[in-house]
Formats: sequence, C-alpha cells, structure tokens
Amino acid sequence: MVGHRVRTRFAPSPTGYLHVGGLRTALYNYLFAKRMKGDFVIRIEDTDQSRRVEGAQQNLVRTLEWAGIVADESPERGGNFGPYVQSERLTVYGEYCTRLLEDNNAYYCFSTSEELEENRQLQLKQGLQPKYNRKWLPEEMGGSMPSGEIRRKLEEGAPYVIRMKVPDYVSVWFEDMIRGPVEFDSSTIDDQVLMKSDGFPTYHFASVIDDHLMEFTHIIRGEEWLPSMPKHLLLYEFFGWDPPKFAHLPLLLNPDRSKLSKRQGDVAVEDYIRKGYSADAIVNFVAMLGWNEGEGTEQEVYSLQELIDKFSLERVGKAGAVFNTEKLNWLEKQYIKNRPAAQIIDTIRPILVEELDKKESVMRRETITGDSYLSQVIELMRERVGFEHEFVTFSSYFFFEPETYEEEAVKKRWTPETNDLLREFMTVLETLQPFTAESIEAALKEFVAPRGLKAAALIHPLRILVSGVSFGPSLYHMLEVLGRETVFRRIERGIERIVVSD
RNA sequence: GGCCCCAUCGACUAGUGGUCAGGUCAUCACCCUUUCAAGGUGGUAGCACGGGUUCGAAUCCCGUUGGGGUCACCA
Repeated sequence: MVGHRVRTRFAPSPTGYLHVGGLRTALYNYLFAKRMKGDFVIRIEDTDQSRRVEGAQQNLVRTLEWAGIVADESPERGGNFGPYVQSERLTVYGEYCTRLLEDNNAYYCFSTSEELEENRQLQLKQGLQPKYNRKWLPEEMGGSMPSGEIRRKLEEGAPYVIRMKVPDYVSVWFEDMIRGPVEFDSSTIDDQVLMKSDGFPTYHFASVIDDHLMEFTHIIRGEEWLPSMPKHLLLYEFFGWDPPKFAHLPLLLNPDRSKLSKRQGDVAVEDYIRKGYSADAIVNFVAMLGWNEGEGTEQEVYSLQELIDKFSLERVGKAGAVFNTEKLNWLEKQYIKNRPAAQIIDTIRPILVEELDKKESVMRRETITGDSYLSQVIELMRERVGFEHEFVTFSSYFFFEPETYEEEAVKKRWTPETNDLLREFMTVLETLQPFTAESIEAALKEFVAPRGLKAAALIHPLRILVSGVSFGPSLYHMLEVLGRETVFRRIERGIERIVVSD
C-alpha cells in the first residue's frame, strides 16, 4: 500500500435521503483523499433490493455535489474500476464466493428463517448468546453435515445461503487510525451470511471484495461498523489480500446522546437545505463535528478548500458529537455577513419573483427585482437575517406595503401630536434634494430641534409607518432605498390606518 | 446480556506530566445605539468517580460508574 495513490470511498445505499452523518462521512473521505492528492469514489450499495428507493441514488449524488463533494469516480461519471453499483457486480461476487467454498472458508446453509428463529429463541431461553448452530457445517470442515446431504439439497434446488466459516478461538487485531489498536476474539463472531438466498451478497461480503478490487487504500466509515471488523478482516485473510487502513469515525448524536436519528429532529441534509442553510455553513459545521485543526488556531470558519488543506485523520476525535444546530445558525450568519451581494441575489431573486407572482406589489417589479435595488437591501439587512430567504420574508417591507402595524410599538411610540408632526415633516421631505440617508437625517434633526423634540419622536413612528414593524436597519438608509414615492405613500396610508388607542 | 468504543463548561472543542484548564456557540451583564441586529468588554459554567505511578497529574496505568454502538438472508 505504501506509495500507492490514496483512494477513498463513500458507499451509501440508495434507500432515501442523505443523512447528515453520511454527509460527514463522505466529507471526511473526500477531504482526506483530496488532501493526499488522491481519488474520492462513490459506490452504490444496493444489495438489498427490498429497500431500494427510486431516484435515491441520483438524489444522493446531487446532494453531495451541492455540498461541493464531487467524486472522481461514480456510477454517473464512470471510472476504471466500475461498475460502481453493486447490483451490477453480481458475477464478481459469485466468483469470489466459489473460491471461498472451494477453500473451505465458506459453506452452504439450508436452514430456514423459521428454523433460525427457533434456534435463537432456544439459545436465549438457555441463557446463551444467540449464534448460528452450524447445523449445515460440512463434516470435512469440522461440522456434522454429511456431504451427501448437502449435495442432495443442492440437487433438489432447495433455497440456501452461503456462510463464512469463522475459525474458532483466533484473535483478530487491527490498528484503527483514529482509535489505535483494537482486538476481537473470533469466538464471539457468528458465521456471517455472505450470499443471500436471492443470490445477492450481503454488505460484509460485497464491500470487502469491492474495496479490494477498487483498490481503496483507506476505509473511513462510521463507528457502527467497528463490531464487524473481524468478519471483514477474516475475509481479507481468506483471500490473501492486504487489508486497507481503517478509520472509524465517532457517531453524530441526538441531544440525548443516542445515535442521531429521525424523530428527535431533522437528519436529512435535504431538510437543512430546505430550511435555507447554505452548503458553506453545513459543510463547515459538519466538518467541525469531530475534527479540529488543533492547538495554535482559533479559527471557526473554514472554506472547503481550507478544510482540504488542513484536514488530517490524526486530528479526528474519538468521542461522539451532539448535532446541535445553535452553532450552525451562527455559522450561517457569518457566511451571510461576508458573502458577495451578487451571489446572494442569485439565490433570493427567484424567491422574490415567486412571492411577487403570488402577491401583487404596488412597487415597480423591475426596480425591486433589479441588481441595484436588491444589493442595497442586502447591505442593509445582511447583519440582521439568519437565512438568505429572510432577505425576502423577514424584510418583506422592501417589496410589499405593510399590511399591519405592530400594535405594541404603535402604543409605545404614538402621542396625540405624532400624526400632525408626521404631516408637517412630510412637507419637508417633499422638497428634499437629494433624497438620501444623509439629507434625510439632517432634515429630520433640523425639523425636530426648534420644537424641543428628540429625533426619536419622529424616527420610531416613521419606521413603523414605513415598515410596519419596530425593528430593522437604519431608518435613514431604509427611507433612501425605498425612495421618496414609496415613503410618502406609506406615511399617508399609515396615518389613516393607525389606530391610536389613547 | 456478550463483544467493542467512548468520557474536559449546557453544546463543539484546545490540552498529550508542571496552564489561573484556553477558544467558539448558547446564556447573563454592561458599552455602542433611533429600533433590531452586528460589534466591543466582562461574567456564570467543565477535567464522572476511586485507586495507583510520579516531586507533580485533565494528561500515564488499573478499576468503578456512566453513555453509546453492535450482536439479521439491513446497510
């Protein structure tokens, strides 16, 4: 393996959406491969036809690519080690299975599921660890089944599975890149099914064969696979292959520290995309769940390229990490604060257009969907939104007339004189040249001073009339962006509609 | 239950024998301020426990406890 080009893989089964844990596994595989100037491969593990979901494979790849994780080899891109879908590699598994059979490392098993279950219950009742009873282990392999009986069943066409013969009492050892040395005793392992009765291989069998044939140098996967390491290692031994290096990643956890699962929150990457999280933030966040650069840095925000430059398996932690989205929210804001306006416009304009199709606005559509207007809105709002779509929804008053006026705020900011003051101030605004934040501010202060009023006496009512709410960006800048015409319209309409309850 | 993995603030973590145990998120207070944010300053908060080893342990060893994973013809 030394000196070979690094090759890693992400091997999901196409059963639905991309799990955030899966995203992290894929990401670490990708980062490691790219860091080492190697190849990252996607292989589809569809050996369970019953769980197959139409379109899942395409969705998986699409979501990965959304995150910036692009495979060098995959079912859609091809490559020199294909096919990359296990259901298209059945003959390969058949050949290697035959080899195991011939070498007496595997055997036919005709036990029915009912029989197996019965046996399991019996062992449980006796206080034993449930384990296959090796009923069909042939005599010549140390079992009690005569070869004639096996041959008879085969000729009969009886359904069967093929099991690996796990040697008794050998110890299996390997060095995990994250956990260090791990040792197992073969006596605790069952004779794992390698080929199912439908002719498909099990995960254990197919993945070992493919990992070898596809020449992966490093297998980076979730910790839930650690207990099946002895089976896999034994298979490498049976075939006389050098196993790749292994790294078992700590799990992503629910708030209660159990394995991250549905029902305790969203686990699909697609869920987070739908909520408005960006690839930048999700990738950054998920990368930091288990990995960090180490001493000497306080960096929290990393681009994908920076992650590639700095990633190493040595700095992956061993303990599980709670998937707590508080920090993800903060990261999302960091990215919004720094993202070029043009890029934000690309994502919010379609959202805005959709809104405008649903709900008419008195504002000129070409203006409010234009680059110039939108980038002004973005600069005013980027430090105040949590998601990009909030540029449209949270600050809808930049696009639509306010329909209601925050009741509490009106109550707090209105005095009996307020409306008259507002009307007077409008005459000032009417002729103000130019209509800019600076000139509005100056005019307002000039208006207010001789009357012995504070600027706030006008500022708050103006904000409420124009936006409907008591919070938002700098009032002066907001008025400038909205423009004189809109500001006037809203003040006039607002004064009529505001109900001042004493 | 067997086997395996893990254990620093509420969360993510730095730390590899000598640190006032550091940072980020969240939280609290204050500052800034027309509001809301953003920003700034400060605070609350942690080495699961018990034994060793050592002049000295968050760091090394053992045990306990706790948590998790896994024990399929699913991956």
